[in-house]
Amino acid sequence: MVTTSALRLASVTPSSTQASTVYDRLREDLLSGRLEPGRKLQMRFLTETYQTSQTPLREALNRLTADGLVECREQRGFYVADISRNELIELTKTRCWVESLALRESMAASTPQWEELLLLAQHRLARTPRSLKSEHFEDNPEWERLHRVFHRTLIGNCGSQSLMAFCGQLADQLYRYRRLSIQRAFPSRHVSDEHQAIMTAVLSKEADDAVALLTTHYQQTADVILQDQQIFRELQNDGERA
Amino acid sequence: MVTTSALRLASVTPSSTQASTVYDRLREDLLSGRLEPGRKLQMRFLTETYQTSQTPLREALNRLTADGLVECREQRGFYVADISRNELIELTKTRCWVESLALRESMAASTPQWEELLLLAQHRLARTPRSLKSEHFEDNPEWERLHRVFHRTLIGNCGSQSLMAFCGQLADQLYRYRRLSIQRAFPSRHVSDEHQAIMTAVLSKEADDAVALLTTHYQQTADVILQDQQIFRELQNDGERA
DNA sequence: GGCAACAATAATTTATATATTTCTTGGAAA
DNA sequence: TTTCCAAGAAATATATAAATTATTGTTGCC
Repeated sequence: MVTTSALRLASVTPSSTQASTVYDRLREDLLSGRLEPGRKLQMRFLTETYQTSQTPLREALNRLTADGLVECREQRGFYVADISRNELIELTKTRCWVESLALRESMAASTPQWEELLLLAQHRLARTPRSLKSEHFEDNPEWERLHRVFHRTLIGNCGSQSLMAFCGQLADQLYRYRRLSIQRAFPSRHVSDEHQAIMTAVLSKEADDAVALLTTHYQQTADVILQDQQIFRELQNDGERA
Repeated sequence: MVTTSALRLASVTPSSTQASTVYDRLREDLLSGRLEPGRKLQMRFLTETYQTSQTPLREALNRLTADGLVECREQRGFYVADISRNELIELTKTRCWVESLALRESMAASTPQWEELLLLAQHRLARTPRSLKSEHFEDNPEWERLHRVFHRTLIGNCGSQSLMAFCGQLADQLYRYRRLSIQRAFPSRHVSDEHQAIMTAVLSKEADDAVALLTTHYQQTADVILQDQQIFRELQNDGERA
């Protein structure tokens, strides 16, 4: 019984309910940009695409609304959350504020174990190629996963689950912006050096340096996306959201 | 059948959806403690109590899970989020960090309009009795509403919707703790003086003072609740959560 | 006589309810 | 103690009801 249950969970159903499965799939499609910002999410389209019925879909859409990836207009259905320059600026500003706070607290509570985790996370990230192809950009899921682990480890010692969850939400929302303009942003920077510099500052107990490097890291990412005319081209009323 | 259903919908819920209505009612019952922490939320009980069907209920429960007031165990239904000393400490710590940040940013972006809003909020709160009865405590919903407005106004000038939403979530979760031990905490403090002191510091542009007063305000509230043996009495494993 | 605006109806779509299936859990028997 | 069966609860699917939007037709005004 233990073995069968464990096997089933491990092999057949990573997420056991239909609602969780479709949540994961929808989330991936939203983050990758396959479901483009502002698009109406019609039930008929969703049930056909994801091969499930309305009930688990509504459940997944409600969770995604809480994550800020989907917008729910009362009596008018669901929409992919829109993007705007203003939102990108605000999200980045908030992330810089909150992660600076979390990083300082992480460092204030520093332990050898945490420092070793950070060293490992940076090492693994550094030796993984960002793009699967060298001539043009092709997203490497393993790099994305390790990148996420690195940033989560940075703030992972702050001692607040809720603060980390909030940082995770901001990261998700900003990840979507990053993916939408990833091709053009590809060759211009050496993010690996930036990650290493942050880690070095943390291990040297230089909190001010670490925070400055981290915020610059996020700000530069935002600046590159903001310069991308293509993404925001279609939007007329840039800052407004209903 | 059709007519009665239409009448009920028309009279009880003029414009909103069933899901939003039951969300509001459930939220109120969770925050007030009428639905006690750890309690299993069985569908049958919920449908009978709130006179609605499973679908809008699942929708409401999913939203409340995102708010941290309900816990969802896969394939095992929904439970009222449990409470613990450790969680109270962590939530308070996080709220102090994040609201300090938000208050500093609010003050850095200060405008005469915002200062006037704050003055008004404090004035209205101060002239509203906290308890409906003077001999014993009886919750005054108007005071609670104005209290919330005051604290929201404090951080309302920070320029980040997402940061304010996060503060609101933390406030909700902590409000539940406060309500659970409100009777004993009633006579001991003069919270009105504390609010006025915070406002004075803000209007005097004394950011450090304002932040110190605000964090002390939250910390003292938590300390009073932590001393309450009754609330946490039943819990064996204090800090653990599944 | 033609064009525009408003209203009404129909179609599409969301929201709710009920029924069915699947999963978990507890109890009994081997 | 372990396994199987039954009962109950949760998750999903389908059907029904309600609401919004779009299109068409009619009427009024230019």
